[in-house]
Amino acid sequence: MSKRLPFDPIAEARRQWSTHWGRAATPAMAAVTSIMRAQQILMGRLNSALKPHGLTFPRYEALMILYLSRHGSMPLGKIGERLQVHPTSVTSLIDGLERTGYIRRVPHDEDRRATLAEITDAGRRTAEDATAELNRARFFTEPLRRAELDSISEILVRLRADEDGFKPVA
Amino acid sequence: MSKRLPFDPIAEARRQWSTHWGRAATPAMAAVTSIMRAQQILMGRLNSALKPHGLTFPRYEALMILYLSRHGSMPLGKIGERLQVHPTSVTSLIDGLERTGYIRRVPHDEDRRATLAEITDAGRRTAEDATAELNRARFFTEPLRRAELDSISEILVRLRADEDGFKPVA
DNA sequence: GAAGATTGATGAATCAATCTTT
DNA sequence: AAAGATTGATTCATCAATCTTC
Repeated sequence: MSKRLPFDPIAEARRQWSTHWGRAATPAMAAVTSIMRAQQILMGRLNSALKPHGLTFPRYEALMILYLSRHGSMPLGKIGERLQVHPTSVTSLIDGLERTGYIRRVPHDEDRRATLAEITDAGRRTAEDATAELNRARFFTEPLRRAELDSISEILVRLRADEDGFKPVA
Repeated sequence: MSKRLPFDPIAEARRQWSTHWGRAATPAMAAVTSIMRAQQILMGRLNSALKPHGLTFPRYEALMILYLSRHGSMPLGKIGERLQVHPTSVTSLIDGLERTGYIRRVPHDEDRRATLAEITDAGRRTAEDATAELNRARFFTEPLRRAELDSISEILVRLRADEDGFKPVA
């Protein structure tokens, strides 16, 4: 799939877009397709690195929320809120983490509708090992530099705030 | 799912990361999670807008490659190369577009291993209608400004070039 | 009725294995 | 053997519908 390309497909699309529809929407089209492809690239690199740890990147994110939580456990609904994913996705993520033994489901003792996900000792060890590796590799963002990474975060915070309804810190 | 959040989850993760592992990898972690979430947001907005046209964004991308191609047709393998996706994904994308009648499969007349995807008249009309809408809405990138969109494209071109093996124009 | 979680559906991505043709 | 495409498997995302509990 990742065959060597003779040219930049987004640069080519940009050229055709300008020709057919003028310049107005071309920067938006290019930025959107760039983000889509960047996500795909990063997800592929991260999943490869996490596979030996028995994790995927979405599962790693869920595991880290529990690892960093005050009590090592959290209601499934709250995990979904943090990750901004559908309840169904949380169920599937937690199913996967439970199969590998990194978390276990525990009934909530006040609200019997709710379920808690609780990180296990194996989960803690894996969270630490995987994080050490991702940190060492700078989350596989090469060849981007520190300043470029910060620019990306700064620009995208407004898009996220607009959608997710929080107030950006400034 | 898109419940209003009381705080920025990535700002919170950034704070915790610095505390536990120092600052070295924090910008990379924040940028990666920002890109993941941005992709999810944009994909959601685009899919909603394209649904009345009988399209998803990945199918729209494939359809546009055919619409803008010289002969209105292209071998499946070449489409996959442009999109940088696995052959399996191309088969599934083209299956979907064929079911809606926007493209049809045509046998390649020189190489009998190959299959061409050819855009239909209905496909051309839909490509034009959908593109008019996406252009009007600036690909649903609000609230980002023109300069921010350009920054994103410029920064990510090096990541893509690194992965996809083309030479960035500069 | 609303909230929390699950099941069953579809769509898109990957990989491994297969089949035909070059 | 290599190239082009497909099928079958898994994962993650969505939505709609359901079930229990508040």
